[in-house]
Amino acid sequence: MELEHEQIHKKIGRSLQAIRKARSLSLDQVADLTGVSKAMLGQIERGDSNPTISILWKIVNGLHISFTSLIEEDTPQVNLFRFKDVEPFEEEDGQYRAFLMVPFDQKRQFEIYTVEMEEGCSHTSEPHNEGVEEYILMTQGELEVTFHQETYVLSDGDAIHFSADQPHTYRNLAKSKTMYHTIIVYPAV
Amino acid sequence: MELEHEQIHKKIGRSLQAIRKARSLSLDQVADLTGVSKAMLGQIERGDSNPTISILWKIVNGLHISFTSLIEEDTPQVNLFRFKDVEPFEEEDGQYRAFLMVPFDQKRQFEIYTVEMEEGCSHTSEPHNEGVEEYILMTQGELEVTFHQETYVLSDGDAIHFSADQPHTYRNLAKSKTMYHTIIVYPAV
DNA sequence: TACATACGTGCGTTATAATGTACATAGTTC
DNA sequence: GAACTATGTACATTATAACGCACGTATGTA
Repeated sequence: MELEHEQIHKKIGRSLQAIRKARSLSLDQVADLTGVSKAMLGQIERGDSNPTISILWKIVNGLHISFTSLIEEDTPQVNLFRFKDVEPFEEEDGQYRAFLMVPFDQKRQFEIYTVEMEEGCSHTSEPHNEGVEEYILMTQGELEVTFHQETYVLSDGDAIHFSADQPHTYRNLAKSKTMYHTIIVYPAV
Repeated sequence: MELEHEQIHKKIGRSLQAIRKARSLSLDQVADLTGVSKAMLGQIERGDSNPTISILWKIVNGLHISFTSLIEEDTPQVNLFRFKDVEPFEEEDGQYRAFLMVPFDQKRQFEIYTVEMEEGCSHTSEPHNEGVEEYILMTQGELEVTFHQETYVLSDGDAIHFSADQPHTYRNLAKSKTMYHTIIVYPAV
């Protein structure tokens, strides 16, 4: 998010006004729906006031919208990522290679790697911060994932989802290279 | 969200304290990271104060977390998805097959498909709702994506990201089956 | 035309958000 | 033991959030 943190209340004001006008509601009507005073709603929309979380709570509940719809910008565009242009992170003497295909971005809240593991390779991942989750999408090969003393074997096309804030281990069970896509989702960051 | 609107600031206080303790940070350290006073952080954690959006913005940016992580409950678990157990959606006389590997979920805000396209297959996707975005991760083959009168050719391992609220067309350029993972991300509404 | 209503803004008042500082408590070191 | 440091809480102060009400403007109706 490129927005300076001092200005978030102005962004929220603009978003709130856009939503209100999209629904052809007056400040009075929104006041009735949300239980927030008309005068305060006007202040918020003009960016003249910095609302507390309880006021915003009333607004999102009254209007049936989400916090993110008040915060996020709209930036459609195309981003192309070339596998051959990406340098991998290598571990296990180069037997484990992680290519960061889609980097983390505040708006996105996740990042995507392509991972390659050579035959016999095993790799333990340190626990991520609390709330981080991981999705693995198998591309080729056979992968064993150990999580919470449980072992899961994934074949071509399989997928798995688990909390990545605990230690977990990957092992290539195939007689050749195993590949998969891994999506690391951060708690709404 | 089942929380009474009078209590949202108390829920946020509990979440903030849980995150702080999970990271073994003191109030002083969080104050340094976020630029919010130690005294205010204490008030927030104890539910003694109802913070403004600007204060919460400083906190989420300083700690690299999100609003939703301050509001939502935490339900970690493992979900395993087997390719062979998934029935595809078929189009283009069965030449285009989409397997829903990870279904949409309110908490998740995205869904994941594995798509297979036979040689010569072409497929136009209807525009999704405004704000929907799509990520394509190539598994095998060669895919042409047309978006906004622009054409992008993706090879093994490549990836692309674009707004899916406009019409877009996929075409398999390979002399055999092309496969890719597609992640459809919905705006939090 | 006058009048009524809708709408958004300005203003004064009250409660409280946010801060810096002091303090109490606990733990560590000499 | 004393001295020091870390930590969270209490308190006084200042700025402002949030409200109810009044007002100016625009629109519609008799």
